Amino acid sequence: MATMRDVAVLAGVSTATVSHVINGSKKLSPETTERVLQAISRINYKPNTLAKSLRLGQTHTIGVLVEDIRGLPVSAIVSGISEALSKGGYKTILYDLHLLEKLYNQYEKIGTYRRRINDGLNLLQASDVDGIIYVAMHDRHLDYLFDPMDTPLVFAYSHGTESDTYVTYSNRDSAADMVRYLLGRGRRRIAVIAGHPHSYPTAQRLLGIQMALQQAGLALPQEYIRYGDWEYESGAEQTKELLKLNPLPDAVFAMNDLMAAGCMAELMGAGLRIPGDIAVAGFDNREIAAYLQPSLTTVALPTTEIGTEAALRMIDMISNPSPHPVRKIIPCSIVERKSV
Amino acid sequence: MATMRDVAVLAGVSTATVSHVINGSKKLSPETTERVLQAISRINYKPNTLAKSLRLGQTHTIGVLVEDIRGLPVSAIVSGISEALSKGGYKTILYDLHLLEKLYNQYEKIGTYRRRINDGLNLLQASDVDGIIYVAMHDRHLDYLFDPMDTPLVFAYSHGTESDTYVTYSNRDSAADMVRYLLGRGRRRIAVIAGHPHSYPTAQRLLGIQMALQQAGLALPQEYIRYGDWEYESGAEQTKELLKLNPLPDAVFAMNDLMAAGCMAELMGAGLRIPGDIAVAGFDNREIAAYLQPSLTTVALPTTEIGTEAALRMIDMISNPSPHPVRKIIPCSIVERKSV
DNA sequence: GCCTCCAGGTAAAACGTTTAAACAGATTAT
DNA sequence: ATAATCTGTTTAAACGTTTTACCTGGAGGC
Repeated sequence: MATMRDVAVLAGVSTATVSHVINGSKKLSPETTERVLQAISRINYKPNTLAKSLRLGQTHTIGVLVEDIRGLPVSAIVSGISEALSKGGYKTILYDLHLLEKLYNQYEKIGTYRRRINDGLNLLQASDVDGIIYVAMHDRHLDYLFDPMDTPLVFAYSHGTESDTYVTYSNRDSAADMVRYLLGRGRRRIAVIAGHPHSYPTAQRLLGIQMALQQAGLALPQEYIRYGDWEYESGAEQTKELLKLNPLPDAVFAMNDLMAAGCMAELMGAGLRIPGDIAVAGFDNREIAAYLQPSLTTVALPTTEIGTEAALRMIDMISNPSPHPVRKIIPCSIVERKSV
Repeated sequence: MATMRDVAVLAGVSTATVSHVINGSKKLSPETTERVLQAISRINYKPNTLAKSLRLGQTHTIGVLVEDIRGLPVSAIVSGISEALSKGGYKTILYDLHLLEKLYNQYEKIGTYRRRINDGLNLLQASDVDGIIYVAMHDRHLDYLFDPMDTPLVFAYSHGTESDTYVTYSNRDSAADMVRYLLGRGRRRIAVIAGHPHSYPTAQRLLGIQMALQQAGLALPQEYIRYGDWEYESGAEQTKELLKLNPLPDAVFAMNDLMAAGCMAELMGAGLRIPGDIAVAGFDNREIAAYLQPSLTTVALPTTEIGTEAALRMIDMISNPSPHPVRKIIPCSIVERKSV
């Protein structure tokens, strides 16, 4: 590989001069500049990033810590991050914790997660990254403090503590939006299949649902709320319970697409027509939503945008460090399909 | 940050000695070793990777080039790569080309792809990676040669030219396996909904299907082969044609899960029972396969394994360079569900 | 007593940049 | 005429490692 010294001797100048024409860090005579440029292109010189980084103390590299890259939301967020970083002249180092979704729900393993997340964080810091973006899918992991870090950190998707910089979406507002959408379509008796009763998203979304109903002068009776466990089967089971009600709800809002799918199967099994007799709405906009019969109207998370925004925040933090954490909330959208 | 010099003065030795105890590159007296180790842990010294890389000329970093990280197969492959690299002490630099799947099929844009892929390759090389793994989902992009590269390159998923190192799966064998599976379940009149007629996977899988049938003494009549375009709709359309046949097939093998889903919807719409009247098999094992009614029996690609293996090949190539390309083919598996 | 050898350790160059400080020469100010 | 200023360029140190070649003092062989 050609080095700066090679360019220098070819152009008959010092390496300092070469460096200055490359970085425009000092005014030089047009002739010298031209001579150096010629030399550079003649031997096809490319600066050595390693040496530059060593000298400058920054690598233009951002570490991205994910719990598991498989699964659409995570990869879409990473896609957004990666694109924005790339445009900003940064490289992306990916560190995957390989925590399968299935394991997320096992509370007892929390200690293990804490350790693995911290290990990942440390490993990334040791890799000389200029900053770390943590794509956290579950708030639960964030209850505790990490080892103190000297590297800038931003959270994407979930939020960390109040003193962290993060970009996320609003569980409350997006759920409220969907309820308003259902109301706008003439639905009045809206039942809910919620997620795990003690989880943060469940609580927040429930809040949003109640808010929207209240604003419309409606209530959410206790028996219209059923709790599932985010899986397909629980969607079906809870729907069985809803079917015992009289009068029947005219809409079911499931807190994820999997449970919505289970719900739809059960409803159709009972001879009801969707959306004729009863509407179904989901949350997440997973791939499956598009291919159900009928296709599922659902809340789409702004995954890519969250990634993009997180990357921009990061770049911002690096170029002008500030003690103030910035919190950004990106609105969700509703994907209208055939189930409402 | 503590430097090696700090350790040296604290232990009362030279930096050379410190380096030697860290790397075990020279025999030293137990006392000195101990003193240095103490000093290291006292000031919590961590070697500076940048300086090390600059000196040694390798970064322990592998560039992973993907066409689009969104989408399950790609992210699963990256997951495998990342895990194996991590275990081997390598870091993963992700470079995402952001080529949406939808665009893949537009032949006229090939020139653009070529350029973007080469840009990515160059950018990664400029990032001082020790090697590059290209996760190529479409053979079509690989018909041409890349700019000559000095960096080790391995292909994952698709294969490059014959002189490249790659790890992939067998379209032919996996399709044959599925046919044998169907035969084993007593199906005899197996129809096929193929992908785009001129695509490599379509041709190979068709070959495998014919092979397996032939071995069983059966033929694949021309009217049992319908060509779709990999999308849901085309699955439904081609099924309409199949329904006109007499006798009806007793199984349909669609070359991806999306077309299989379209097929199933159409069959059920026609009042047929799956798998009672007719079996349906897919290919890809996308998420949707698990949630269809009935759930879809399909061919699962060894995505994670491909990633793992590609990473191992890479590490191998780096530690002992050899002129011989290595080609590895990983078998697919059949996921048995309710549709057969 | 001299030479050789060895074990344990160090000096210093090298990797390829950036940049503060110095320098030479020309121009301008006093 | 001398000093001050400016312009364009260079010198050399610095970033934090690794590693070759050298050094020193002592043990062993003769």
